[in-house]
Amino acid sequence: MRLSESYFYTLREDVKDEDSVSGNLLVRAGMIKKSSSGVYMLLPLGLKAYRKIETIIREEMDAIGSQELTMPALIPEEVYVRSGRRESFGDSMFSLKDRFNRPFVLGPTHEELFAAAAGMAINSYKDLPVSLYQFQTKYRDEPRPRFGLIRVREFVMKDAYSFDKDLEGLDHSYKKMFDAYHRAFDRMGLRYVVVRADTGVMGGLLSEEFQAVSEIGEDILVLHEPSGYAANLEVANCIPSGEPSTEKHLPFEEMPTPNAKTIEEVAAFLDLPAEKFVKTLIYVIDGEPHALLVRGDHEINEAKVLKLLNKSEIEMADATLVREVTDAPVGFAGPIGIDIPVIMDTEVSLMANFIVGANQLDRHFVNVNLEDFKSDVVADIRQIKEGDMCENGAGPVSFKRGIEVGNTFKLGEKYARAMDLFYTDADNVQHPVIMGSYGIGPARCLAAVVEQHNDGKRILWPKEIAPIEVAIVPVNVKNEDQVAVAEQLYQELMATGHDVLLDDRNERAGIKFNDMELIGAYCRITVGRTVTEGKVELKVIGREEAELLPIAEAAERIRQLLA
RNA sequence: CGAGGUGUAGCGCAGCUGGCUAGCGCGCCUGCUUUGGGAGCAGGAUGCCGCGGGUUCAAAUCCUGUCACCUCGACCA
Repeated sequence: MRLSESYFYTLREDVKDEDSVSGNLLVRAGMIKKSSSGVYMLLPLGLKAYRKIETIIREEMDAIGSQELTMPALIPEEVYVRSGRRESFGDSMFSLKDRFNRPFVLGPTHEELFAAAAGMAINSYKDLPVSLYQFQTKYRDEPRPRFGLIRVREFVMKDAYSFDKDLEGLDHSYKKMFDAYHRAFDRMGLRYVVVRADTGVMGGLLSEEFQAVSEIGEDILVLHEPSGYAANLEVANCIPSGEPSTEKHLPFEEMPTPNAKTIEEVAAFLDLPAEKFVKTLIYVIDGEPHALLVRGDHEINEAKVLKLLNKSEIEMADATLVREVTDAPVGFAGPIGIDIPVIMDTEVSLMANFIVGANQLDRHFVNVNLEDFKSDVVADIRQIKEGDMCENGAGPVSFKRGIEVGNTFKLGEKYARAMDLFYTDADNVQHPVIMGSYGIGPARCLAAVVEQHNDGKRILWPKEIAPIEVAIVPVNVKNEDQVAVAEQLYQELMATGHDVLLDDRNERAGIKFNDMELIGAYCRITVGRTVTEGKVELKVIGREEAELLPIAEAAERIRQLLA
């Protein structure tokens, strides 16, 4: 790449539009450009880095015998109507009509078509196992695109699917894919953890997520590192913090709490810690109001509630409904005398003489005990807190945030049944094909790598995915000796297939150095005044020291460095 | 979808309560000087002031509609 003849630009200042370090740096480096909300152009230099990630993934997929194919993005809506997912995706699906007014959608994910493709080749147990994958653009109308390439509306996903005849086969396929994912993310230089995750409404058997550790991660990872425990907050179970309270139960009484609605306000008013309170939250679950009880300092885990009740939709009640079911404005709900199902968190069942809302404006009850109201279910429905005991009992958990760069999923047979994907066994009996699905977002990986490898002003690409391996910078392009040496090194390194950039622009050295650092060239050869001594300078960007090399040895030294 | 904000040159922005030929910095072009960490001097180009309608003698500025983008929230395989 000869810069004077290339599409290349950088921005000198931080961009206003980007809310993440990676988004800012990638835009400033001229690698990506926002086209519309959540949709990006991938410019030449960005594409080079992206391709390297794609290549890593493709190599690892091919190595485990998964076969690549490509599915369409434009799909008749009917395909998703039949599987029941047209409804479940709802507004997050882009939909359009053709000239005959037939409804189409832009595919948000491709299980349906993969099942169809699998069905063509799979009839007998002799046809299994099989594994397929693709890199395909997905379209999801996200309500709020964010963080540069991390949450977007149009993105390429590498999605893979395994097809096996039984659970044992699935375990084997899953393990192969899982190991391949480890190798791929390791090669990208990502710091990540694998967490157990929610299997969602699909009813799958196991879901694990590869989470790149990052402060801007949208997922909360619950970890106990010494014992290897790692779970997404959504599925991290809580264990009881102790035995039921042995405190003597007092009769409850009503207490005025003027203008105190939130737990903090009431706690401050009564001068008691939040742990002495029970929060009563009104939720609408599959259309029905429910009262959920958690300790004052705890939060509801909505995913746990759905799983517990085997429901699919949960939403906090609005102010009108709260008033309807509690007879009071928001802030004074309590379990005593309420006429809807009451679900109590396990931790509440250990408490005694606690405080709840009185279902009346500016009133709370104190010294409430379990016998003072009815509850329909007692279960773990809260979010675990940092410092709580890990469910394996090994110690207190800590939190980190993660960017979900990959997901592996044991789907089981449920999905194949829905898709009508069956095979015949040796005894001529039909069985559903056992599926697994596995996804990686390469561009999200790209962003996660930049999030993890930067110093705020420049991208410090890991060697294997740096779009430019060597930047050759002649300091003064009016100096013929420097130009000649730079040109010679450029030719030598190009000949061995390296990604070389020759900065032959008529710019000052400072501009070139800054640009090469911003885009994250892995190393830089400076061809400057030392050419008169027959030497050039080699610097790995991000490291302090530079070394002086004889011109004749430079190319070979760099090949070693990049090997 | 709810609340708030912003649309003015390639980029970042100023343009006050209604008024002159729409400005500044960076970038860009020309020339000279400079050439190892975002150079200096001189000259120059660039605007459907997001879009539509209205008020007015006069609108970037006021009113209205609309679109786009951003922030917070809701939502999210």
